[in-house]
Amino acid sequence: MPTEPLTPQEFRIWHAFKVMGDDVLERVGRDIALSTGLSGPDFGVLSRLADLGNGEMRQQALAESLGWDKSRLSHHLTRMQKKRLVKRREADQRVVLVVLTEEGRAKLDAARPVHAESVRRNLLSRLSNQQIETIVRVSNLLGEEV
Amino acid sequence: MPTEPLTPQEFRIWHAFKVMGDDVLERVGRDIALSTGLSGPDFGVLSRLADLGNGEMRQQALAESLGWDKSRLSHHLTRMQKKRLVKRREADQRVVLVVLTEEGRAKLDAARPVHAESVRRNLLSRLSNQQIETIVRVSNLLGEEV
DNA sequence: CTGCTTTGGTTGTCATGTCAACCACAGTAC
DNA sequence: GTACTGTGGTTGACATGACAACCAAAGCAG
Repeated sequence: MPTEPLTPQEFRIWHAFKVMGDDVLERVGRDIALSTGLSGPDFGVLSRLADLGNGEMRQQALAESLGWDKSRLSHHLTRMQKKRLVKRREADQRVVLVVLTEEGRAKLDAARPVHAESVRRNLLSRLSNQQIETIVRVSNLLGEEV
Repeated sequence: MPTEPLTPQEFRIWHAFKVMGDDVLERVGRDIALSTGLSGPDFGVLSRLADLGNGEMRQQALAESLGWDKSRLSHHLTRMQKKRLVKRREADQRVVLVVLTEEGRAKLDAARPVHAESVRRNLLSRLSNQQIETIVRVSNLLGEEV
């Protein structure tokens, strides 16, 4: 039995789903970048470091909390190191600690209120509680293995 | 009045929203790639070409239908040309026609049912009608200008 | 006609992501 | 001990994407 092509209706759903996050992410990212020069991913890394590790975390733990693979994080930390947002320090052999620098901390502090305001303006305030609840439920649902 | 940082609850919503599409897009992309070697963006370009232009479109029209800027499309077409999925043909001076090749058409035909099945398995069949309706509504809502 | 703006496209550069190969150490099996 | 396996991380190559500078043709104002 051949698979039927997607109906126009199905295609519209697929397309809506695909592009849903794009505009919001772009707007929030732009707000952060304009005010502090941090990119979205930079801000994500710095917040985790500060909130979960008090400014200092093992690379692997950081990667897991971001949902990134180790290679992606390694590359990104190299770029962030060049911008002096983080340092790497060897704990023992094998384990590397990622550490917030002064400059990283300062930019994070500057970016936080901008981020919060932007997320509220571009996302939270535009959705009903019902819609937000559905988003969270669907996100968790689809993140699970099949 | 300083902006309050996001509450943990708000942060969870933001994070759920940010990652919502990632797994699904990745799975569908992987299914297409495994069966035909096409990437997600490749498939998008080929489908538009076939559906909207009957295998032949002006670059600018193609870019608009994809929501891409001209530079992005130009770069991507160069890569697709190298894989012999499309050709470029000058219409008059200035205007370039993008044309499906035999190979592009064949791979598109092979990918279509895989794509349809994967979208249904990874997205449509996992959500209730209520949830789907909310997704579409939210996607349209957030795509609008502020 | 000359000059200005718009349109259609290319190109270079850089940030971001993915994938596979690799290395070093640690733990466990034997 | 040696071999196998798992964990933590780096690296290189390449695809993707954003942005700005550039170029040539077309349209239009004067």
